Amino acid sequence: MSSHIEENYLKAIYKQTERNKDGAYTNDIANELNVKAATVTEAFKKLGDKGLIFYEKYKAVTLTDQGRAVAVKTIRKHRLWEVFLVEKLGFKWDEIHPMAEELEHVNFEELTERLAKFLGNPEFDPHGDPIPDKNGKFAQNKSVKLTAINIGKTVAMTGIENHTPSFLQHLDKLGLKLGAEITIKDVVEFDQSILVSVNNKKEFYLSQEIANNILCK
Amino acid sequence: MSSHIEENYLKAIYKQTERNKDGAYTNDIANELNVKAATVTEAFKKLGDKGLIFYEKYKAVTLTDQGRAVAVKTIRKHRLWEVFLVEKLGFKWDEIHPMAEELEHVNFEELTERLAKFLGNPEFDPHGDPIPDKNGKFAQNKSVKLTAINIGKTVAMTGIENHTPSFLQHLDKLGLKLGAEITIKDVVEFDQSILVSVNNKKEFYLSQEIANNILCK
DNA sequence: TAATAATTTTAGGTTAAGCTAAATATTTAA
DNA sequence: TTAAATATTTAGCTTAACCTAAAATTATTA
Repeated sequence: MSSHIEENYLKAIYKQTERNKDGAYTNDIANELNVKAATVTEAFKKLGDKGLIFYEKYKAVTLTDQGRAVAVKTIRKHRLWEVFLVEKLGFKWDEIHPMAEELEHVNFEELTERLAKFLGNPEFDPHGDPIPDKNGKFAQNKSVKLTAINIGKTVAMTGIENHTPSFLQHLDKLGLKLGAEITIKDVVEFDQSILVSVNNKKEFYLSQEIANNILCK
Repeated sequence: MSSHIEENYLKAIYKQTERNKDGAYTNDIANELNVKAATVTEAFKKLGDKGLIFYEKYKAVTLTDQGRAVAVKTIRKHRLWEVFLVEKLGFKWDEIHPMAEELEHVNFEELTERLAKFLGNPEFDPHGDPIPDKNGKFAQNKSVKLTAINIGKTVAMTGIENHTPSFLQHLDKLGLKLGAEITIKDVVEFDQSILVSVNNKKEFYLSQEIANNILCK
């Protein structure tokens, strides 16, 4: 199995395991990677034989320490390249994912570490997601969803839970970027939408759907 | 044929065609890419069908305009990444080739162009090789081999014709880097080795073998 | 809890990119 | 100019990563 493909499977399993403690089911991964379930079964067997995942027929898979290490390294590379693309090359946060998706598979440890240093060893990527350090440790930022904040409170935007370009572009239009000061002015009982002000300037309503995808603290 | 592999074949054919006007023979490419001749024949057929090379059985292949464009773009990416690795990440010139060999296959035109701009649109890579611009034009530097320089002349080192780490490391040891001022003090008739002084400081003999792989003007 | 639905696995097929060995073509040299 | 050497191609095999369709298992619900 090429390391490129292996990394994609392990990363997908890692992400799925973050959402669902049980582990990752065949169909979860098939959907994530746009392949068929039968292909995933095959991959699971190989990854199991290699000691990268725990695989038992019909059960959700989980990562071994070794498998998790590969997944986390891949995430590290992905997020470091995202910082590079935004900070150094001037890309917008909705443009960088596909490029980072390729760059993350370039495997030279020295390259990754020098890139990290060049970028100032960032702890978060342009979407506010934590960048694991070279030992696989993630910075904790204890953020919560914007929907959990009470009326009257002011918080700083720290991240997002949806990374689609359309969501990111909408946030741009609203002036909602990482670090923005958001004050909860009101919650509409009817649809749970919230009235917010941003940096004490603009004021507008956010649907619950949107507020649920915004992280803050 | 994956673009990764396609680019490697086209780049190898391009390089071979630079050396030998006839074009590239099956065995040339097999050796360059460390695959067997039969594999190359197969690849030639596919590249021919795609309109990227002119292929006729038993003849040397040459690139079509389309094939050359792909090869040159790949070289552009390779050399830009090399500049990045040296100028921004602090790698040495003998360390960068394998990394650039991977990075060159990340295909996002906007990434390439922004990288170029970030680097100041360099015209030469860390080995002194010209970086084609986005239209495929190479800067000309009219360099000649050090062996072509007459006694008494002083020239600046502009490039090298051998890119192996051992050669590069040896040049480092001698203090021979791009831009070094080299004065030809003497030519030894016996073995054609030359006595040089570098930046008016050190003086030493260079074998013809080495001098032949140093470019200057 | 038995029937139905959903999920996963198995079996067998395809394609790309490699391989070896044998056949064919070209080049070199006697 | 023909024989030998070298180079290239063809034929057929292998492996990885995908696929579909059918079989097997697990989960859901009437």
